[in-house]
Amino acid sequence: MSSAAPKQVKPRAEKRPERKNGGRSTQPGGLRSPHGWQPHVSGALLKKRDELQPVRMALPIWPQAEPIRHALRRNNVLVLTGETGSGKSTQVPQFLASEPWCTKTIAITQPRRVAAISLARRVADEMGSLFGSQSPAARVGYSVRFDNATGPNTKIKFLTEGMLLQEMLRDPSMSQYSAVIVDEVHERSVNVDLILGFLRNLVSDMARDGKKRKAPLKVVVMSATADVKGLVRFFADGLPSPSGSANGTLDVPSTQNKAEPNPLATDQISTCFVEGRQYPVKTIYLPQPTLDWTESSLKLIFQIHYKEPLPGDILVFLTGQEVIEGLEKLVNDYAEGMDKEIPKLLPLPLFAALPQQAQQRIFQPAPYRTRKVILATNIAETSVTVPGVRYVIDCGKSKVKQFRNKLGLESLLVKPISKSAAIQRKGRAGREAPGQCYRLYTESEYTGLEERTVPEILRCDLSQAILTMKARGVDDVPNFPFLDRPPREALEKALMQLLNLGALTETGCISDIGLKMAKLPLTPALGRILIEAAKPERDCLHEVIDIISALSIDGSIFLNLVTEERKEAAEEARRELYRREGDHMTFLATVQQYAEEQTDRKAWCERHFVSHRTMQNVMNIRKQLRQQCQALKLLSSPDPPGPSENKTEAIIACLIRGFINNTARLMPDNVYRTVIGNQKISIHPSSVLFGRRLEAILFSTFVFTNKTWARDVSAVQLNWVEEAWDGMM
DNA sequence: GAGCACTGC
Repeated sequence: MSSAAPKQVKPRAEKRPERKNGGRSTQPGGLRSPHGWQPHVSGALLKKRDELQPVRMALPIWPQAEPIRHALRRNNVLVLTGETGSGKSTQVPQFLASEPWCTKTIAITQPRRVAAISLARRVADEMGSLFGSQSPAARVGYSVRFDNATGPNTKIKFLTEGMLLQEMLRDPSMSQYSAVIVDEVHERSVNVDLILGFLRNLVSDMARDGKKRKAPLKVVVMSATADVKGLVRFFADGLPSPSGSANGTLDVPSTQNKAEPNPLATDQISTCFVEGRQYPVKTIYLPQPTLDWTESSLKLIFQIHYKEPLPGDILVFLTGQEVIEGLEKLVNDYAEGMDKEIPKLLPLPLFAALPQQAQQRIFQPAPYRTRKVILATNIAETSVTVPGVRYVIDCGKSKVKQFRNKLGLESLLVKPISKSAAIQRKGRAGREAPGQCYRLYTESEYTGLEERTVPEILRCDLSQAILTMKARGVDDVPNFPFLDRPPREALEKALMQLLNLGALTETGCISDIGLKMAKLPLTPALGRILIEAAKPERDCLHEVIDIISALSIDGSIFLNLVTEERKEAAEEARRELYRREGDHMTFLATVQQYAEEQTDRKAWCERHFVSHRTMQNVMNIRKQLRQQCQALKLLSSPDPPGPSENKTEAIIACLIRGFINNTARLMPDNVYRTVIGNQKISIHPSSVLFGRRLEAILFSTFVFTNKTWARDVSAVQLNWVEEAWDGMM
């Protein structure tokens, strides 16, 4: 193993012509790093690095560098708890980069794209390295969908969880990495649960049979909350018991049914705790429970505003767009009547559906003598850090997606948050100075909250997660090491769905079709549709890719119009795009016409009341899907076909293949009922088929509010649905 | 004639 180390430090980059800094090696800036393998670093980069050094050294995690290195020399797994502001995400990879065992790349995962990119940029600065694909010499890079910024010498690679999962499908032993750092584990995305399960299997395989990898893979699990015990047990349970293992510990990978892990195995998992950097935040509860968060928030906003000096913005956590916009209006109304002596109030809404530009307003400093009031959803809990906040108002609720096994549909419900979410929200007041948190519930209500937010894997449709597992060779899904095991019915439902789609064989193994589906960035249903379209007898892959691309983006490609005038104008302008066959064919027409437009696509969008930004997104996905179809040998050429004949029937047949469960027929009383489950369902008003009475419909989305709506609808014939069922049997 | 927390490949 020791002989592997020097091999890696001979950079191929030295022999290559430099792209950006070519010819600068004679300049004083062309220095080498202490490790001697980073050629041609410019003086400016080194200056920045040296300036950042004292900042790094002041981070709470800095003194832990040596203990962390030591722990990973001894053991392969480290569970690290680091509170907000500890510096773990930027420092831990740097601590490990020059370790003797670290001959290859370090991967560090993030739940979100922005975090992966901005952390990579920061670490590059701190290391005095070029960044991404700027130069072959760059030692820090990132990989997110549509944007791979890594080079031949990338030593530290930030990537999204989804990206790492895709890599794991293609390289199960993770041979390009010396270490994998899984960050933000406490958020418990489905992807993180899968990654941890796969890593645990890898670690346990290594312990039993080291041949699968030349050098051990080091695993660091980083979390902001301290469920250290659970994570240690999770990994320890996978390790062989040195005392003879007659108790079946190896093969019953459960985190639930064992009281204590084998102490010897536990000893093989290192732990580390690092404090965060947080100002104190005072908590104030309501004396009496309330149901009217809007009114309570309004009162508190003005109470804080009158009582507390500037600066200090207010962040209000609410459930959704409607409530936010209502409160925004009320704050504006009441603020008008304020004494001129009092500073102004500026309410700013913040939710994901808000256009990017409007979201940016929260980062601009407040005008003179003005206090910002940010009215936000959960987005401000993790995804967006709002600067300048000293007061938090927390309504104690959030909207949660819940998958209902029996109905096979997901619905969005307002539910109480967990204690850990309440603590997270409160913490948002103490980032820059001591703060206050007003909870719109009583202390005893708080005491009654669940400790932790229910992990997503217990709440969602599992078909995609299980497809990923099967594609990675997990045949025994019920015995997969889940951090939290989903209920049996949820697993069975997902397995049935995959069987119906032909992703699994009758024995439950993954089929060729399933393997291809797993590699596509699509839900199983959409992936199946795409593969169906590639069949010679269907021959409509290009068309189906266009439709799927439009279905993959969130929101609509058509602009949502407010005034009656604009609505009518849009109806008129879009007439050439609308298809009587339904929304899917309408999407096809729109994507095709947009793609054909060569001169001014932006103007084309304005003429048709189509969102240009969304269409650019659609085109990105379309391009990626074409490339992937080529890689999967579904498509011989990435070029679009010539003028296409009418393929409507073939296209609809493909859609039915993936969405056979999402079909409904018109009943004698003029309501649609789903073919499976006999659920009442209505065509959503946003559909081109709204108000139409058709023999049967197929839809790609449920929206469950006060009614069950079918969105993205196509007209189908009942016998097509029946034939599809027969074909599957 | 409705209105959808948040991520991500």
